[in-house]
Amino acid sequence: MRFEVELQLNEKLFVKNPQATDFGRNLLKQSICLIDEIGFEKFTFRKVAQKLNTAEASVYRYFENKHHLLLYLTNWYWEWTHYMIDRKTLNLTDPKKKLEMAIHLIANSLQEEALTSYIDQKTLINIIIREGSKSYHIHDIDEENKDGLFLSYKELVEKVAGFINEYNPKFKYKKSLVSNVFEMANNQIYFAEHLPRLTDIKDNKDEFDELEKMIKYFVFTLIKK
Amino acid sequence: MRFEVELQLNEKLFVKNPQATDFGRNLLKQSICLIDEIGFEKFTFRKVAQKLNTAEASVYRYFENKHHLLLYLTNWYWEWTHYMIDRKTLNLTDPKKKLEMAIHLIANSLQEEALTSYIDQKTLINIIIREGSKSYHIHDIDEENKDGLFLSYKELVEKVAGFINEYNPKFKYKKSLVSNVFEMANNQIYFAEHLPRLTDIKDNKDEFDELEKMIKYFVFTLIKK
DNA sequence: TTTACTATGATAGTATTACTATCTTTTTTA
DNA sequence: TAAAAAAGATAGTAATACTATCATAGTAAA
Repeated sequence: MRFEVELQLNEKLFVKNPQATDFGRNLLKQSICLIDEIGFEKFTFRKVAQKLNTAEASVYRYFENKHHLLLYLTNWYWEWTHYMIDRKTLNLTDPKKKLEMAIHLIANSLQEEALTSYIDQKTLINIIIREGSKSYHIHDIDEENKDGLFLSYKELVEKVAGFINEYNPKFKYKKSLVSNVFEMANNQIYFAEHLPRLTDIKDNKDEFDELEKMIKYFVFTLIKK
Repeated sequence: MRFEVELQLNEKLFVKNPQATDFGRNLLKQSICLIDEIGFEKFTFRKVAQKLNTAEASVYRYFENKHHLLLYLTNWYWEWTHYMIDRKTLNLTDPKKKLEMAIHLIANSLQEEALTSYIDQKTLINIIIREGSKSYHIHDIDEENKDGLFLSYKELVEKVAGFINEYNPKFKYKKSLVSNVFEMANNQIYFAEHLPRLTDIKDNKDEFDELEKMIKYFVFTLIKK
């Protein structure tokens, strides 16, 4: 039997917790698959319902709309990354080592073991890279923020910023550097694959290792004591 | 009489050049206004046509769809930034000075004089900050890239990367650093305004100056000889 | 064991979106 | 002055983004 972790996500993200039922877990699985395949703009609840051989209305019982579904997925990703960073830095004391591990997990998230059977992490990462930033680049950002829908991201950024603080408390731009590292990680991989003239990362098997190396170089050069 | 510059944009961005007619220029103006107001997702050709007291079909005579309109606006922004960088670095010889000027223009783009009467730059910048990245985070990125729809961005990044090359040719991540500076500039302002726990930039009158200072610190620390 | 509650299925319906087509009128240009 | 191009007006269609309702199957509480 497999060890399955259920990440706790903000209740305002969903109407009914999709992790709690077979239908919900299936919905997540097929949604990830379909968004990856046709892109978030073309993705509809009707289409995913067809894939699941069910009615559109059933999908609305879990998520208010597709924006909330995407937000759910990005939150899942943030919580999962946070969980992995916690787990893998627990027994480390050297701030440099902690930071290196965090960067490794941010840049090279694919390498890690799967947490659940119903979320395909490889495909989820693809979605996060291409669609992730759409979950907060929205007109109603301030209202959604009030509902706490971005808390997971904030806490994740502050966690890693804490490592920088341990390493060199005098560095002035802890949070900006960390949030930028998250954005950069996704963007540079996207550019390597689709707009290679915008990056020095080459699109090959080692792209994630190259990225990790570059981010480490950037971060440690900037925060040098 | 005002000096008006017409930026040359890729012909595949539009069906009919909106800069060439009164209707087109008005369409650009009202679209910028409306996207800023209601957000790109809620923006439709019908709504902007209503604002212009015209029919939806007329708008389709200029742009294939709203995605192409957004792409047009981001291209306009890239071309405009490129144009300003060219103009303001023309009489500079010191690579450091050139780079500083480029960063100033990227971070503090608002400060510069307007190029046209039909594009409200303050509002356009708002749109670029919130919606800009949606113009290339799309499923059909590779086909659009083949049509050259991102050439302006590539040339802009390579222009600034060229300054880094003049300053320190040994630095390994020229293009990644520059593309990251562009992304960072928009993101950090967005975070300052909406998700302040993700950044060290404070949301006040000086936010663009703070941003400029931070980016200069990042860039010159990284590319130090 | 009946009752009640919950989850899903099935169907229907509505306003809006994202277009395309066509025909007329006005404006520009040759 | 004719012809071409641009814009206006109207109509129509398939898909999207929902909401509502009613039936049914399973599960839990009285």
